[in-house]
Order: sequence, then structure tokens, then C-alpha cells
Amino acid sequence: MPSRAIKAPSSSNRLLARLPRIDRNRLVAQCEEVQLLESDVLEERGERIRHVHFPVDSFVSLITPVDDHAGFEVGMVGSEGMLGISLVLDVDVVPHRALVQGGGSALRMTKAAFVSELKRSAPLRRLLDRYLYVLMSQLAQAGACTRFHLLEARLARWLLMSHDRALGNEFHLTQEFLGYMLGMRRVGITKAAGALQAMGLIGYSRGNLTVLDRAGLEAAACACYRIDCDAYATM
Amino acid sequence: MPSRAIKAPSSSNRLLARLPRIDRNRLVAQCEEVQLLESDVLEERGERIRHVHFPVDSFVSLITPVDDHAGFEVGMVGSEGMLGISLVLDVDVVPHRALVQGGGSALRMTKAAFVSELKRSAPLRRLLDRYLYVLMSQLAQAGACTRFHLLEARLARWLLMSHDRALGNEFHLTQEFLGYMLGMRRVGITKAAGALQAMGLIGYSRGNLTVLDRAGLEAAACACYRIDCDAYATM
DNA sequence: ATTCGTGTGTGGGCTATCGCACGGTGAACA
DNA sequence: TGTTCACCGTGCGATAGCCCACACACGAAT
Repeated sequence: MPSRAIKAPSSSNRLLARLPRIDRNRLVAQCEEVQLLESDVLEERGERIRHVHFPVDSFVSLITPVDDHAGFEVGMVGSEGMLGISLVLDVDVVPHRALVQGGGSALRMTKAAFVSELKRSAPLRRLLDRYLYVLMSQLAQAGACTRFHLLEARLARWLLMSHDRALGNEFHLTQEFLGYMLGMRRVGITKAAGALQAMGLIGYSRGNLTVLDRAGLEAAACACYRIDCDAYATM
Repeated sequence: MPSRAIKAPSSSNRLLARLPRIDRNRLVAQCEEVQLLESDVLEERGERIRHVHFPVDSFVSLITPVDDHAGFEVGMVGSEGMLGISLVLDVDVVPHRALVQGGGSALRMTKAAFVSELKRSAPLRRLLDRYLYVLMSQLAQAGACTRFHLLEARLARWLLMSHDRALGNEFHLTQEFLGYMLGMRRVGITKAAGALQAMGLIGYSRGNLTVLDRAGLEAAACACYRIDCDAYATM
């Protein structure tokens, strides 16, 4: 992946990329690059925040644990966002479990450094306020979507969201994992993924998923996907 | 209700009650008291915010419309909160439909006045930041709850939340309305409410609902109720 | 080559909820 | 006093998704 080598870290997170150069450089200077490992739990609900993370080519799912077995995914954070956003609200308690869904690099910063940057940089503050708003929209949409839409459409939506945040057309995903993310049993995923595969939209084999027909997937997904995208776009 | 008469308006909204006296008085001086009417739509998603509202003895449901027929309730705002909170994030677009669920009075303030108070009063800002965090927790919890818990438990939870925000033990609620709130058919409510009534927890007759056994309702509700309460408590 | 583990597909019975349609009942109003 | 209407209860077939169990496929390691 040659693009990785020539990209300066500062431009790799799209949220940070929107900052004025001075603010961005000062912030990035206080970051270190870390590798996030697939299926790692980066933060657990209720813990104290110690670091914030700006994903570069990794992405992370936000999950509300329910009855200590199942989970419910309420949002996804890739290079368009950050983890630890609640510090903007002056709360240092993690609100959701953060599960790494696509491994890769991220910029990490200590809580203290971030808080002090937040006080210092008005553009940073404004940017993250907007991001918080989008995240809230996503939370509400996730609930509504799960309530009303069929598994197949939700799966398609979820794959699109991952695709947007992943690097290529392939990602590693077991059905077990997908079931956990979507709050369904594995068997349900087998059926829905089978249907998408039969339509030629995806290829699926032993944990390796390939997006074959993105436009088709968009047609198969519920409108929630567009709504989410629009929310980000108007940010 | 003699307590109403002796309460100064400034202490009637519990959020405002937590402000230092000076900040609170300045803010309240810029408010006018309005009456919210049951089943009114106070704000619609996508609209511009013109006023913010601090419920006093009214309460309001936040709803994400889905596919322009159904709705999905993502939160509830009573005297412990406010409407128009997204102005704190510098966004003046309404994120959810706000449907008045319990009629009553509220303090209203223009957007401009609120924004200028927000800039001026650091305690106000800090308070609302916290409130936003709690609201986000509520959004996520609502999604998870709807996904995993049975209607009966959710109904119990919802009644408790209304009870906390209403004045007495009785409120006016048609099953149709309840169905809309919980994203279910009316018939589903008939069954669930019938079960709660058979257990002696509530009385229900032609749109008039009475909470008979609050402790019993708490036992019938899912854990989400406690989680929500704790979130408010630790705010 | 056998074994073993991880990941995937299939089948049967079950429940919550849906969609629709119809019957009942109380209160308000003429 | 009778009508009307909003509200509530019921019944029935359909279905998405649940739980449990088992069978199959591929790859890696012994």
C-alpha cells in the first residue's frame, strides 16, 4: 500500500484534516501513532477515558452492552471521526464499548493533552461540536433502523458503512462477529448474507467478505444509509 | 395543586434550578411562560430552531420519524431537561421530532437570547454539556432496549419514565398514542397493558391511565430504566 | 494422511409481533 | 333517549427471528 507511505499522518484523519494548519499541527505533534488490532476492545463503557483516538485507516464500532451477553451497535467511527469525544462535554466516562472492527493505525493522544488543546483551539472545539451532533443523529437512526428494517437491508447498510471506512473492497468478518454487531444470531446472518451473495452483491467465504456491486448494495440497503451519509455531508 | 402556586418559575425547571442564582435569574428573565398542548408537535426534524424550551410541568417525547409513517421514540424530556439543546453544539437544526406527551407549562426563550446566554454563562454551558451526555446515553439505551426487550417490559419502563416526569399518578394516554411512541401496533399495547393491569400495576380505562403500584412496575420494567436513572443521577 | 478447530449451511419447533378485520362499550352530545 | 364516535378488546393467518442441534467444508498442525 504505497499511499500509506506518502501520506503525512496529519492528513490521514479526515476530522483533523479540516482544522486550520496551525491547530492541526500542534495537535498532531502531541499524538503518537498506534496500531489498533481487529476485535480488540479499545474502551469499555463506564471506564475512565485515558486517551483519545483518531482513526487513520482503522475503524471502530460503538456498542451498548445489553444484559451482559448481547450487544447493540449504535455507531461506527472511522477516519471521519474520533473516539473519546465525550471529553468535549467535559465527561471523562466512556459511554459505549469501542470494538475495533477494522484493524489499522490511529493517532493517540492523552486525555490531558486533548483537553488542553480543546481549551486552546476554538476551531477544534467547533469541529468536534459538529461531529457530536452527527454522532447523535447516528445513534437515533441506529435505533430506528434496527426496530423497523429487515435484517437483509440492515446488513447491506452495515456493509456499506464499513466499506466507506475500510480501505479496499475486502474485509475480514466472521458471521459470528456480524451477528454480534447487528444484534442477531449467526444463523440469521447466514441467511441474509446468502441472499446478498445470491444477488451477486457480495462474495463471502470463510470470513473473507468482498464487496462486488456497491450500487446494488445501496439499493438493497434501507434509507437509513443515505440519511446517515447526508448527516455527515452537511456537517 | 397548592405546590404550583408557591413555586417560583425559576425553580420549576430542575435543570435551571442547578444554575447559580445570578445566571439563573438572568436567564429566566428572558423567558416567557407558554402552555404546551398534549400531542402538539413542538418541533419537526430538519426545521430551524427558533426557540428553546424548558419544561416546567409538561413533558415531551423525542421521536425519529421512519419511512414517513412510523416513529421511534429516542428520548423523553421533562423538567429535568430542555429542548433545543443542539444549539449547545452550534447547530440550529432540530434533530428529532418533539411531540408533547404531557401538556403543561414551559419556559420559552428565543434562540438568539439563549445563544448569547450560552456564551456569557460558563455554568450554563457546563450544565448543558452534562445534559447532552445524558441524552446521548438515553439515545443509545433506547435503541438497545427496543431491540432486545419485550413489549411488556418496555411499556413498564416507558410508564415509569412518564410517571417521573408527570405530576400525579394519572395521565391521559390512548393506546393508539402509546403504540406510536413505542413503535408498536395498538393491538400489541392492548395485550401488554392488559397484562400489567391484570397484575394490578396500573389501571387503564378509556385513555386514562393510573399508576397503582410503582414498585411493581419497576420490577416489571427492564434494567434500562435503572440505567437511565443512574445516568441522570450521576450527571 | 489424520485430526482438530474454526467457520458455514440446514432443519424443526417456537414465540413475539404483524396485518387486517370486526365486535363491543362508554361517554358526550343532540 | 338515542346516536355517534373515539377507544378498547379479540381472533386468525402470516412471518421474522429465536433456540437448539447437527452436518459439512476448509485449513493448519501433528
